[in-house]
Amino acid sequence: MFALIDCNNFYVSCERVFNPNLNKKPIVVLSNNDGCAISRSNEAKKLGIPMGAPAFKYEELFKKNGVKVFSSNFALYGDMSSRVMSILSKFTPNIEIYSIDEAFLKFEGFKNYDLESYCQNIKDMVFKWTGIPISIGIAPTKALAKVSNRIAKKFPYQTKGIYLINSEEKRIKALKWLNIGDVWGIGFRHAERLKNIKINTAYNFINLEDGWVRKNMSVVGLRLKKELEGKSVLDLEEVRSPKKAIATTRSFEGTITDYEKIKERISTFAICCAEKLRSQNSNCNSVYVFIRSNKFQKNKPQYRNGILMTIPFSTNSNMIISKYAIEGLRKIFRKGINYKKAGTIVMGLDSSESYQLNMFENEDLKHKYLMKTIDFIQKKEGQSKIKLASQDLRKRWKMKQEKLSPNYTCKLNEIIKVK
DNA sequence: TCTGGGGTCCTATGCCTT
DNA sequence: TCTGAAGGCATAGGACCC
Repeated sequence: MFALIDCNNFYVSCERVFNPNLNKKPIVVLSNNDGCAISRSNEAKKLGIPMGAPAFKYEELFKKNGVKVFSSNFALYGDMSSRVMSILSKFTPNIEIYSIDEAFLKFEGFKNYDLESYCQNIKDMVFKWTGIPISIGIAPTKALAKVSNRIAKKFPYQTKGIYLINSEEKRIKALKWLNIGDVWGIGFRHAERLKNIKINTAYNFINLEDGWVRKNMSVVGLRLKKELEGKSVLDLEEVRSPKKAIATTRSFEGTITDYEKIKERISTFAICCAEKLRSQNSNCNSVYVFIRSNKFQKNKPQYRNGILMTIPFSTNSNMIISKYAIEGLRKIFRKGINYKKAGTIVMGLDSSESYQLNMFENEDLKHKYLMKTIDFIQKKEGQSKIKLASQDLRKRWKMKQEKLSPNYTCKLNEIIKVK
């Protein structure tokens, strides 16, 4: 059996742990740049604030209803997440940390356990030790555990936050209840297409022919169908496979038209990727650069483009990655466009300990030592103390985070004080 | 004026080599 | 030297997740 543990309104719950005044009040947490709502308390959901609501469009409503608004504080959420996960690992040796607020547990050899009461213990302990409320769905497959979890969340009074699918009747009933668009793995596109052919629930979906699903939704769709039928084909992914790409992308406060300004951003994004690479002892051998105009300004000329730049050797050097990124930007930049978003993604990752050398062209070994020195100084003196000439030396731009809560658990001088 | 960021997997396509 | 089949590989794009 699998259990899916999901923290309720996770970011909002993290803010509440350290500020109990927020209980029972409508709260939203905004995305980076204070752009849109990415976590909402139940009270905020009741006010009709949808997921992804642009903050500027809802300012009135926030004010009128006394909605408390927070900028996202990922340092805090990440720390709270690892506390929750470490508690979960006490209950089974088989755990997959699926996202910042979700984990799959596998119960093998738990035949004589009453899983519902076992999960009740998990829920109680997580709440007691961290203050985070969770919901638990239990079922024979991962996809059904997702369904089960949804039921637990949707009917908190009947289920007390825990639901178990352990019979055919319960499985069929759940699938008949679940809208096709709410099925894990069915996104917006597939949902539209399925609804067009009168497939409105998960139950309708499992009655489709395998061949049709394979043809129109690839093996991914077919796997999902098997899972919903109760045949487990997705196992836990317990060891985190190493990352295959690392991205740094941002939207700008306004729009940028000037080449030099975008170049400076791209250079900084590239260096940020290089730092992330070094922090996990990786190299890359290519960097993808993209720029795009504002898709919401339909009356302005639209342009989006990206280019993959191959580096002839493996590297994690600020200078090399930045150089190739800027070279890529030069190739795709077009004049007269109001750019809104840009980013760099490093790909072709491998270990910086052992990597393939190039017969003709290799990195100057000095880079390795230089990067070590830079990382050392930055660690001691703070980030962005050392910059390339292609970066903005005065740092005139910064992410908008006007409503940031303190880092209660990860900065000593912001720790909570009891008077 | 103001609409996030960071990932994954799968498939189709085209080129190259055997 | 030409040809077709088949497999490997890189790339782009679509779809999904949180």
